[in-house]
Amino acid sequence: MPELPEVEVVTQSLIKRIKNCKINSVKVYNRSLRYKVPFQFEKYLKNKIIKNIRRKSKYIIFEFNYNNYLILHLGMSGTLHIPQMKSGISNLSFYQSPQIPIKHNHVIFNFVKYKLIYNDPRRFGYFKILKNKQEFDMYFTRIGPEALDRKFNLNYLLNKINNRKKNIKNFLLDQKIVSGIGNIYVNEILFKSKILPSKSVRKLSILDLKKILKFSRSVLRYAIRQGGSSIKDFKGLSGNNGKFQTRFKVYNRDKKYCLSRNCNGVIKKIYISNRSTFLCNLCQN
DNA sequence: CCGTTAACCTGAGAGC
DNA sequence: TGCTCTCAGGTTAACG
Repeated sequence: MPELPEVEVVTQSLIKRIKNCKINSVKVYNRSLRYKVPFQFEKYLKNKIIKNIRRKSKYIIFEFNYNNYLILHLGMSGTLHIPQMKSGISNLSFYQSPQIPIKHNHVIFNFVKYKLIYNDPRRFGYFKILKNKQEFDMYFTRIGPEALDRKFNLNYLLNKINNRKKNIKNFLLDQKIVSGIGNIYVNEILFKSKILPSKSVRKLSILDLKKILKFSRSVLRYAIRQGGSSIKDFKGLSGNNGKFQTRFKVYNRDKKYCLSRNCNGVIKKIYISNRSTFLCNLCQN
């Protein structure tokens, strides 16, 4: 499901609801996620207080005391859900359906007032426990700076490009290079930058790179303000759907008219490394 | 080292 | 209605 904006919306929702709450118990119904849920998982989390929740690229980080962390990656279809409790506390649901989809509820965290449910039909998501600052830092060496970070700048890009011949789309999707951008937003960013997704990074001008930096930030920030994208049934804390999907310029707009002013082009769908790619041949080159 | 592909899963929707 | 096929917001091991 989620790229950086959706994970940010979920994280902000969680902060409002379960920051400073104690995990009374954890129940794992299916340990076969992307990586096996470890055996000590339930025991380890029992009675831990969530001191803070934050996001790093597409990861949600639950922070406990003494530099203990729980990392959650939502994969393609992972969602979190807080069902309505008798106390009258409102629903926190990332589904449009009022019913909780029980079948793929794999992990449930029990708090005093809430249950937090992890649901994931495809099971590409996963949890990871990190027991100290060193493990934490080590873990995140796998990803590059996130797209909203100042470290993602012109010098960094020039260094990373260094004569590679990868196309710009795969380059931006490579989380080791820059993290947080996924298949929706990479299409939108390249459209705004007026650059063809298939273009080799070594052929990009300095101006191109500046546009990529600028629009990476503006598109992601705007998507966050819009509450993320709801392609299927993503919802934030307030129960509102994300609205960014109504702002798509190219994603899922195959055969529709290009929305650029004074452009008579039609959005085309192609495949790059087996992933759908949307572009306007007239605007992007 | 670099770039690409297959694989991990289930469900929704299209086409017949 | 039901079958088969393709595709989906991600990551990464394996390969040439």
